Amino acid sequence: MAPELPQTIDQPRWLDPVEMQAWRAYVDTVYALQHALEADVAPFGLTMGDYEVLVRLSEQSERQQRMCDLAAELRLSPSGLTRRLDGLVRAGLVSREPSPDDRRVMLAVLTDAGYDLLVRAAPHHVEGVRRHLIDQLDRREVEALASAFTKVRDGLLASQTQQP
Amino acid sequence: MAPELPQTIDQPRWLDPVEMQAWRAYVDTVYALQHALEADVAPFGLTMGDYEVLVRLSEQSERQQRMCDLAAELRLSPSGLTRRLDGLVRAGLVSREPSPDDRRVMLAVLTDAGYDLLVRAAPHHVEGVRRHLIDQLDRREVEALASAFTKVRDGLLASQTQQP
DNA sequence: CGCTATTCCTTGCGACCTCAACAATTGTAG
DNA sequence: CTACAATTGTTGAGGTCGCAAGGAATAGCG
Repeated sequence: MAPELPQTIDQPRWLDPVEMQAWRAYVDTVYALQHALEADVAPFGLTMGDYEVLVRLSEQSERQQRMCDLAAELRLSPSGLTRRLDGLVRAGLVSREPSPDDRRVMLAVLTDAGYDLLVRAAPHHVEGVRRHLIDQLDRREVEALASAFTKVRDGLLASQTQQP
Repeated sequence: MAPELPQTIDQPRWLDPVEMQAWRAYVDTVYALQHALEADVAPFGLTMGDYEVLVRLSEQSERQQRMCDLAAELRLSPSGLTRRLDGLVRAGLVSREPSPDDRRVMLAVLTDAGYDLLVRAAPHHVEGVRRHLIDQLDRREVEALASAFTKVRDGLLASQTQQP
């Protein structure tokens, strides 16, 4: 049985110049911004992935969270989170503890060293977000960005949870 | 010599609610949009990385390009491009040919099969960009997106080429 | 209660990327 | 012309991630 390719689209609605400029600027910005933010946390020995883990854990009461909940928040596969925690545990920033309530569950716990590092790194990360993105825009543009991308995100999430 | 951590930032300028909403919506949108676009080209047996290669080659005269130029355009390391081409060559979409002008150089050449596949896949990709992003916004928002992200991108590129 | 289905985490495997090292070729200075 | 430097592409090693499979524990239904 041959794989079925999508049907031909007879009249594709190509992007006009302004739409194309918006699309290209978006793609380039995403790439450059990701690398700039990685560079901002790299001096602390962190990747952005590591940083996100520390942030989520610090926001939890007791600074701990179930692996599965953490994976869902980070949009990471279970195996991906397991291996990312391996590195953070090795660095002493997070520790693993079995949950007393459910013996299937492992809790990721932010250590004091992890919290201290986050406290030092966070201002630099926020400063980077400001310098690279927010401060490049005036107030009206920031509001437009928030409004527009909230719409786009909600549309994307709706189409994802609907189809499968 | 111990690694020097960045100096402490005394008064970080945290994000206000609107800025935070803009930032979170941006991050979520980037993640969801990337996966949605991957899904749009996956039925053709392509990743977005593969698709980008086909697009760049199709835009060149003779549908061919030097590896190093292609890598620069795709912001890919030389080794990354070598291995991506391996897959495309195996699929018969691209072929490698030594350059007649410079015997160090390998040319990536889009085959007829590669061009045909691109012609079939491109409308679906554009349709995805429209459906997921452009058509979710009104004309004013698309213009604002183009203007704002062009500024941000140029700022990022300037700070990258300046420092190192 | 007992059996099955589900949840949770880990591990093997493959895909994909970068960096460092390398060989081959070309460019350039003396 | 020769020797040294720069460019180009590939390979090996290492890192990250997702999917599929599997073992352990819990939840739910008869």
